[in-house]
Amino acid sequence: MPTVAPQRSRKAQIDRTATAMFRARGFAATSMRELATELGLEAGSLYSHIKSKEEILHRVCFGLAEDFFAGFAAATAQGSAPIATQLRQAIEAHVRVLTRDSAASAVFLHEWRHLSEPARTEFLALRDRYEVAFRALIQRGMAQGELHAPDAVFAALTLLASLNWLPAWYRPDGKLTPDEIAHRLAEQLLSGLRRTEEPV
Amino acid sequence: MPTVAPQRSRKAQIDRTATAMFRARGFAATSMRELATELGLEAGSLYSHIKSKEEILHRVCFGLAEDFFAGFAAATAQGSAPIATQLRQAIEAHVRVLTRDSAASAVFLHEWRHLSEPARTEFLALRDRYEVAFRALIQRGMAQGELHAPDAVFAALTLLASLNWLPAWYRPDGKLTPDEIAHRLAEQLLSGLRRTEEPV
DNA sequence: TATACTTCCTAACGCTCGTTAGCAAAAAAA
DNA sequence: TTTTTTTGCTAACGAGCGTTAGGAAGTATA
Repeated sequence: MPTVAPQRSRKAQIDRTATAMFRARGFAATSMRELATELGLEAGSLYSHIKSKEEILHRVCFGLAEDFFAGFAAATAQGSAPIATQLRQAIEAHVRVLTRDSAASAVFLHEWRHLSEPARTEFLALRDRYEVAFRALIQRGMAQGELHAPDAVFAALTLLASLNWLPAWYRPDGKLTPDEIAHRLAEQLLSGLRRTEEPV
Repeated sequence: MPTVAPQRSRKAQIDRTATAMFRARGFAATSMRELATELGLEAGSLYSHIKSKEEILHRVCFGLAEDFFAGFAAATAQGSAPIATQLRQAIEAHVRVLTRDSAASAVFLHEWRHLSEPARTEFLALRDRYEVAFRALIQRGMAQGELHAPDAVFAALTLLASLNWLPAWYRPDGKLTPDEIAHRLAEQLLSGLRRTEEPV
């Protein structure tokens, strides 16, 4: 049962299909033979295009990491803007990456553990850097009195947690557009972070 | 390399060790031979105590589901209490289950997909019921003016998302006790939900 | 035309998987 | 003591795994 195959490079098709299957069944439970069948191929044929199964996972995980960093950098480009604004833009950028390819996002969030060393450690370092960036933004907001939270570490963790649950329930054909989702999420999360009843 | 084995029934030991490995490597990537080695056994010996690999996963997933429902029921037992109080107690109960056994919780949250039918569908129905219960509580709070949120569905999703990220970073030997964590989480989440500046 | 590249095939490699059968020793119960 | 239960072993089963080698078409380039 091959799915419809648009005129994309074979390698990109493989990545795309594999990502969907990794998301649905998990990396370890997805066999190269199943992946090949889904593409209308034999298993061996895959290796004319890729080097290994893990190579696909590697590309997905590190590719998305790049996207997240790029989004955050753009959102916080003008450091003179109010922290709440930068944070809102960072949230929206994060949601945009998550919704643009929710399958890849789910793989990024859950399947990285199947990377072998040293890729696994590298990946975790990247993820940590990203988390720290969010935390630092919140801390700066707290220092300037724009944000309030009992604990910046907590705030950053719960914030990212709320966002990262999105791929679990987001459907591209749902009622809300990604931008609307991003806006609502930012609104709800910030209304818990922003100092109450003060004009920003 | 057998771990220290307290005087617990062999079956419970197997469940416990398997849960830790399922959490660390994922269900599909954990082999019965590795599990046996971790317990100081040969692979075949496991089957004197269990029927199958999936049976372990089934017990973990459905056992924890029971715990979550019991906690929620207890938290909302006195329906006359303010909704905010009930919600806070439900959050604390949820966190208590998550922290009591964070390995089992992580398996519950991420490895259920490896249940085969019909268990998988049953599990998802349970999970959905739980989510609906939270949502209903929030909706009642909104109807009574105790809570405010742009969207009850969103609120329930982000709330549970924030909580369910806990097993990813919680360490039993950390600085904060489970109760302190529960309290802080509830505080931060409710301060985003509670109508601002009104005494409850 | 000849040459190279892309794409896919068949067949097989060594290995690991979950699980079972049959047996044996130790521990508990009678 | 005898009997039963618990616990564990060895050896093997059929199946599936990721991957490779070597070849053969089709397509683009020269």
